[in-house]
Amino acid sequence: MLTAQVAHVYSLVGIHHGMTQAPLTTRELIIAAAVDLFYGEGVRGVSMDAIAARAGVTKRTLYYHFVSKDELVAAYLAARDQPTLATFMRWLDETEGGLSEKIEGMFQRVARAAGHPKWKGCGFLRTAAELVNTPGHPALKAGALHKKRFEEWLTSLIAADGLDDAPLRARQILVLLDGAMSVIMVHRDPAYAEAAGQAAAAIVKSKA
Amino acid sequence: MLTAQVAHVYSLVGIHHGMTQAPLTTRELIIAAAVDLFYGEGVRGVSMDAIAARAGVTKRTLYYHFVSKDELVAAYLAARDQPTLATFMRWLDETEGGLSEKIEGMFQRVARAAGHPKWKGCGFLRTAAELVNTPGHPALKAGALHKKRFEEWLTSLIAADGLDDAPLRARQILVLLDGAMSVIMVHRDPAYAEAAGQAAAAIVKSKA
DNA sequence: GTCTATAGCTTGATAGAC
DNA sequence: GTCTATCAAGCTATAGAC
Repeated sequence: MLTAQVAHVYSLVGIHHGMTQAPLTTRELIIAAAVDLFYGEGVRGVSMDAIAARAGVTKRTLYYHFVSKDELVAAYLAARDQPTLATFMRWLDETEGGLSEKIEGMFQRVARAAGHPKWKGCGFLRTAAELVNTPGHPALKAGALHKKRFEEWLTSLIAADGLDDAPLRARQILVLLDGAMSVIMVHRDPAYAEAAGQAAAAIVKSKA
Repeated sequence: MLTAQVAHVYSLVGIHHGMTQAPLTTRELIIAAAVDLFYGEGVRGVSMDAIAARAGVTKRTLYYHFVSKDELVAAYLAARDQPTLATFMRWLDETEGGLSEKIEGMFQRVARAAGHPKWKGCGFLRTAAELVNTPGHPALKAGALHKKRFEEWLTSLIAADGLDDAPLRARQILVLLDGAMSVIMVHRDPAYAEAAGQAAAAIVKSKA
């Protein structure tokens, strides 16, 4: 069980994606614990004590590496940025067909992922929801940056397919994706991703 | 300023929507304070002390009317259910044109509302995001019930217009609406509601 | 039904040794 | 860089008087 835990940690920080497998630094260990706990229970529901215990360090060490909890929350989202993008890129790649089929396949993969008991919605949206009353919070900036990158990736996909109005279509698909994850979080019903996927596919097909 | 505060309170609990204007009971005062603070700062970011102080009662009185904070959070969302539905119904009614124009107008009203400094996304989604790690929480049930009612309302609208596949179209529009509110919360950019509104209008126009 | 007062615990962050 | 120990403040919830 401790072995599985460690494997999970490696997966969460994206270490095994073609990188050298050096042992985790203390900082990486802390971020891995933060990713696990903040995503699982919400950033306001997790104490610095809990993070330190999960990481196997003392709070003093934790505060040596991160000046405050706010900075650690921001580091949590920054650590999830590229791995999250890579996951969606992989989901798109692994679907056969043209762009509309690939987009719809991406939504189906979201539906499947949402069935796992550990799935708890989009960590970026959930963190933004918790911290929206503190403008300027570093984690809000990290979350907004990720969503912008995601939207840019969608735009480039659509433009590469030769479609006009790529920025608008990408924006609509992003809204459908974030909406699907939000509503599934509420109802625990993956069918919303299927419905959203059909709408997204139609957006990529229309007008030409 | 205290007067404006009280007016706001009346608006939030929906007392002035054609009801008699009896003075607020203590319970209603507490719920009004909860609505204000929980929506503004998040349910985990607001203490029972803060609610009591805002309501002008002691904590002992607060716990006389609500057995726990969890129940008060659920009461907050239950209090927002009908007023929220009424607001969206009004936004739809106030837009001229056919159903697709009305739906798009509803999204434009969301965009406008999101420009107000006090707007902080969808309170139901934000509360779900905070409490998703506590399955069975009474507030999660209240939030899910509201979203179901909203979806049913959209379904009835679309069916009344003579369109086929009303449940699917309603579901897609709900996802677009919740997605728009989520992404606007992240970027503070109402343009996402415009893009989502166009997609929603297209969904109501297609196929016949 | 509302009050004053407080129990019992957890929080984010820090002091100072090594 | 990591440790033990701890602070001052905040938290949910309750005791008991009126």
